[in-house]
Amino acid sequence: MTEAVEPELPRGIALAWGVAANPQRGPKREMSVERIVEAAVEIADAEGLGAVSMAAVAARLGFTPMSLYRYVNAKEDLILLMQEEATGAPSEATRTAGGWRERLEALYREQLQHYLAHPWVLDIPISGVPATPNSAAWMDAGLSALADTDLSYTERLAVMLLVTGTAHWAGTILAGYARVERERGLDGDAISRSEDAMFRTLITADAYPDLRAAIEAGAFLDDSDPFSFALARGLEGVSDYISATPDGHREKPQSWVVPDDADIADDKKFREARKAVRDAEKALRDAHKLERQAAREARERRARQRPEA
Amino acid sequence: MTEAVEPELPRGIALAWGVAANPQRGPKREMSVERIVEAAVEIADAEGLGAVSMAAVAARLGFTPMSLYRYVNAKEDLILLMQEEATGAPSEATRTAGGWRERLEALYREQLQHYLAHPWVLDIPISGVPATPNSAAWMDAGLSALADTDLSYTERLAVMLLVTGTAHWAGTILAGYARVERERGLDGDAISRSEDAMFRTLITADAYPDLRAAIEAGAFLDDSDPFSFALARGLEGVSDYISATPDGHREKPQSWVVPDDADIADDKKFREARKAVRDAEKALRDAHKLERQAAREARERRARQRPEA
DNA sequence: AACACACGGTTTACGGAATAAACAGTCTTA
DNA sequence: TAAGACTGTTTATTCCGTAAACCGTGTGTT
Repeated sequence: MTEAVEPELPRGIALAWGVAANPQRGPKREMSVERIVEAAVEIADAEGLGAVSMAAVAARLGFTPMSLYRYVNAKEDLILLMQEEATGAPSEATRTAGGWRERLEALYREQLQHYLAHPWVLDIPISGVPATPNSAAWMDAGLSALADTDLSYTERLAVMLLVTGTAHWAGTILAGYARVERERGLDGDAISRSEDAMFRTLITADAYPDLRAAIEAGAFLDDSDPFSFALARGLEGVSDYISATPDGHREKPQSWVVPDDADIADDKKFREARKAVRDAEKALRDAHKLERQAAREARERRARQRPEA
Repeated sequence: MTEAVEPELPRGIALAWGVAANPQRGPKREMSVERIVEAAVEIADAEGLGAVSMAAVAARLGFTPMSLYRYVNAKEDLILLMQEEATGAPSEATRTAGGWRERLEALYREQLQHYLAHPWVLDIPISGVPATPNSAAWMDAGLSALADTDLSYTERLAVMLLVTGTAHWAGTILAGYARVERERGLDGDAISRSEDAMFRTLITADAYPDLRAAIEAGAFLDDSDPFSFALARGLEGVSDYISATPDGHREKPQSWVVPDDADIADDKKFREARKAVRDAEKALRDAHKLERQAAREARERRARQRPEA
């Protein structure tokens, strides 16, 4: 009761916030937490979280395993610091561009990118809201995107959790495929095809009629992105939710009436609107094509600039 | 080549489908795959996936570690079978009750329940669509729920992935809290309060203004369920999506380009291209909105013209 | 200047993990 | 009855995290 200003910050968290009081006496330091974390991240990037052992990290730095314990309390702390390093902070762009939806989508994209660049982050067990500077920055960015909406703070957190969750889920699945690609030495298409083939032999039409139908329809060979689909639906739902009741009261079961389509389909205004949608879809497709091309060119340009791998 | 119906079904998967050729000759078997899996699941339930070692499982059955390898090819196979056992199959209720939305929500609830009963399932790395009977059953149930909608099979899969993803995410977070509760011996409230306290000391208003505001608002002490919120928004979005375009034609979520190295992310031309994509996406969304509005108006107009519906 | 000792890095040791390889019983089948 | 397929065991290898004791080095104090 005397000195407990801080309810004993978990040691690793203290390190992450840079509250590490560095000592003066004794020999010169040859390592640093930063270098250790850096080396560990490199190993994890290359060979996964499982390959990160104290011995491996130490070896990469040219030291003996036990020496790391002078800088890091336990492996768990090291992992936390690695996570913090790999997570990074959201770019400034996510704070400025567009409306709340664009900004959340940008956050999603960046977050997913980080997950794909450091898939091992997804293997770290989650225990509560991570209390580190960078993850706080992500949360703050998400909340700031929603600042102009009239959602409650609890709802804003829930929305942010939705975005993060989608990125996490997408990362988990995509990283899984990437791992299989690397391990089995196949490209994505080959995996899709072999998965599809396996399904075709295992999934019978009488035991799993709908799934079988999906297979027949080639749904497992489709390479469209189901995760941005999910995010789009989620944010659409949020949008509905926001505009449903501008004041505090928000309970609306809103049972869905299936519209009698034939009727509407030949409404003039509706037909025009639908044509606009189709045009917009085409524009988006073209933009995607250009984007891919630009990416390809950029990659080539970089490769030409420094030919060493 | 004589009887090889399937070219190398991964051994574990063959086991899961019960296509394991049991031998006749030799001494009577004292164990069985089922008992091994059962024991392993019990251990995992009690002490987590990390506690499941071949030695531990064998010890629980009164055998030596190596003896298990007569029944299971490798630990990986055992884990797959454990997953299959713990995942179970969706209840019959999810096939009958209500409309697609109710049924998907029921699937979510059941799935989450399984995750909470066997949290270690969430620690198993995902590599592709699991080709086991039970996970096929879940997928089939989800697809069957959407059978009456006019979504494409690809879209139905995407929706199912959304539901599963939400359950997975919810399970991950909730199981994380449960684990901390068990390890530190605190109840949920105590954890919330200590997390809140830690945040209050670490998150400053000038570094993280919005997050700080959320803390002040007590958003981290709120115990409402953000995951069913997320699911509700997602399904709402799906509902919009379904009613948005009455015919089969709709936005195809092409995978946008994830730059594989940070290098090209700051290539000027690429950035421009990506911005163009974002603009196009926004235009498409706007078009969709107008389309929906047109549909609504058209419907009203029709309703007014002939009041009997 | 002398000295104690805090500190950095090493060495050794322990318990536990997965599984390869060789082994000795046991029961079916020819 | 004999071959040999099949059982579960034993032994050994390699790698893991980290506790504990150990030196040499440099600093702060006397």
